[in-house]
Amino acid sequence: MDPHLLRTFVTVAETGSFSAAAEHLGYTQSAISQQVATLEADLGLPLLHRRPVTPTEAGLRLLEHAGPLLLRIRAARADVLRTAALPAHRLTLAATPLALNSVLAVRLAAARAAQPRLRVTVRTCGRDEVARLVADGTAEAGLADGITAPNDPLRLPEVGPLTTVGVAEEGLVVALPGDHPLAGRAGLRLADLVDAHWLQTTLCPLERLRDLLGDGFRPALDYTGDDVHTVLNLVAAGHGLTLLPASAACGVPLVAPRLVHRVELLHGSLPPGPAADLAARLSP
Amino acid sequence: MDPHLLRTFVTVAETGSFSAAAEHLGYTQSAISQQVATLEADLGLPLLHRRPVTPTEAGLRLLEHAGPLLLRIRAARADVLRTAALPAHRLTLAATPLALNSVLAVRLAAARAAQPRLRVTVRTCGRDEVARLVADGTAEAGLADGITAPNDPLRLPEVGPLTTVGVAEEGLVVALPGDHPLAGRAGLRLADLVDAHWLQTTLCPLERLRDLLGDGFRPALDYTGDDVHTVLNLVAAGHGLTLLPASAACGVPLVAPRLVHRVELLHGSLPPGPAADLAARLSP
DNA sequence: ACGTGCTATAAGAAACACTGATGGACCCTC
DNA sequence: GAGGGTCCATCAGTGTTTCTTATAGCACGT
Repeated sequence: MDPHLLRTFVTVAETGSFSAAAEHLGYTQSAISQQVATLEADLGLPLLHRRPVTPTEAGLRLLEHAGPLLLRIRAARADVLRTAALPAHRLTLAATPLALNSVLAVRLAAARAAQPRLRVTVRTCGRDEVARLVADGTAEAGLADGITAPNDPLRLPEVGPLTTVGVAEEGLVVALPGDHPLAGRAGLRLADLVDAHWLQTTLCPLERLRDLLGDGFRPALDYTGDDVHTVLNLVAAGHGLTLLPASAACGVPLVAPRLVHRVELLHGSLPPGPAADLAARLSP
Repeated sequence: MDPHLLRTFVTVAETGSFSAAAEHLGYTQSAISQQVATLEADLGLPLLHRRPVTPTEAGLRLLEHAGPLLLRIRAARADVLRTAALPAHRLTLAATPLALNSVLAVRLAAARAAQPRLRVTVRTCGRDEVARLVADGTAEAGLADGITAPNDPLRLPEVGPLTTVGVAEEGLVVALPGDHPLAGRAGLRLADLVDAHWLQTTLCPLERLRDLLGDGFRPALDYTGDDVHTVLNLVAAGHGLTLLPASAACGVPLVAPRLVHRVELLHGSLPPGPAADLAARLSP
């Protein structure tokens, strides 16, 4: 279970070819063949079918583990190196599209004003990517958002000992097309919308809603990106409903069950310095 | 970041001695010294102070990562090997002390009755240990319990892609000494007990209660084991209060906030066979 | 001062992991 | 159906890595 062999195995599985993996990793095809053979011998099981190159059942299981495992190794390395890093005057903040809302943007402005020499790069990406970037040290801190019960933490992928703090919570609205019969209401209960068609999005996965209220929430259209503007257009065009934070869209407030849009700040161990200061100022 | 070197580093840090680690791992002291040096060179940082052998700050960070990392590697290996394992006629069920309650014990009996040839070993251990045993394949399935809001999953340590299913939930009681002024009540609200002295136990950590209701819950006595009988004796002797599942103790039912004692079944990918059958029968 | 217990270093031996060459299986083309 | 191309497995050779053995160096207690 040498990570080196694991990485080779993943590359072979991804490219579907020993030769391509060899080129990709800068080895000869022979080396790749031997590495895979070593891994298979170690586990006592074939991991790949050959011709065409396809993971076996055991290989699929291993692939499921390999990604997080390699990520954690990078995360550990980054975390150790952080202890010796000099306080930098530039740092990267990774954030999901809805995480850096107006409240947090203002706090970020205050933090920058307090440290004029600090150069900040904000980088938008998906939720898992935020955790990944923070873990492996590419970003000094991250902001991730999600829908949860008040004061409940988000369920972020675990990639090591990261600190997570809730930094903002706000109510949710149901986004509906302007001509929807319920559009004029003052508040809506999720239970009343069980039979509606819903968009399947990253922020508002239907599985999560079904967990809360049982079956229903018929999927209308899957949206795998994370652009709010696009989602709003889809809603307006009648593709389906979705939940959004109140500040991101006009819609009808969700009154029951009590759910909130929550933003969490995550970071590794921060030595005193600009990064720690930024983290402190982003917290309420 | 070779796991091999990592394991050596952990052993050295644990034993506080290169020589002891060498003996422990079956190498010469020289090899250990070189392995640690290699790891330090790779990271570019000293990880251990020498004489006495003590982790540096960077070493402490690495130690925090190393345990989970090595566990995940074992877990990955076990998971892959499971795909090829023959359906066994004996299996181990790891369970926390309060997890295998009367309801689940009955279901377990039904499962065994349905498969007379199956030999089951039940093993009691702490919550983290349950996850560990299931992950590394020592136990085919595990039962872990905890206090949570209704239908909310427990927060178990993540050790890889394990399946978790809630299999039982029941109400909680506040365990109090028989002569306690509140002992006769029909129900209690947690908010009324904020100022009482509480036992700090694995099942009912005070931090969790403070999360729900703010400060308070003065710690009376720390109990780090997990034996219910002992806890009840401590409560009866007036050391402090604690929460227990209704079926495990007589006490005053907790009516607010709505919390439950939840038991979850966890297992890796189970190929059809006795283990999968048992898992199915333990679910409600 | 000296012995004891510890880690670091040097040198040689064994093990390992790579490259390059070759062989066999499959597929496509003609 | 023969020939050429592509792909993976295997073999032999080689350079590197990683051990063991032996020894040096350091701190501490007697």
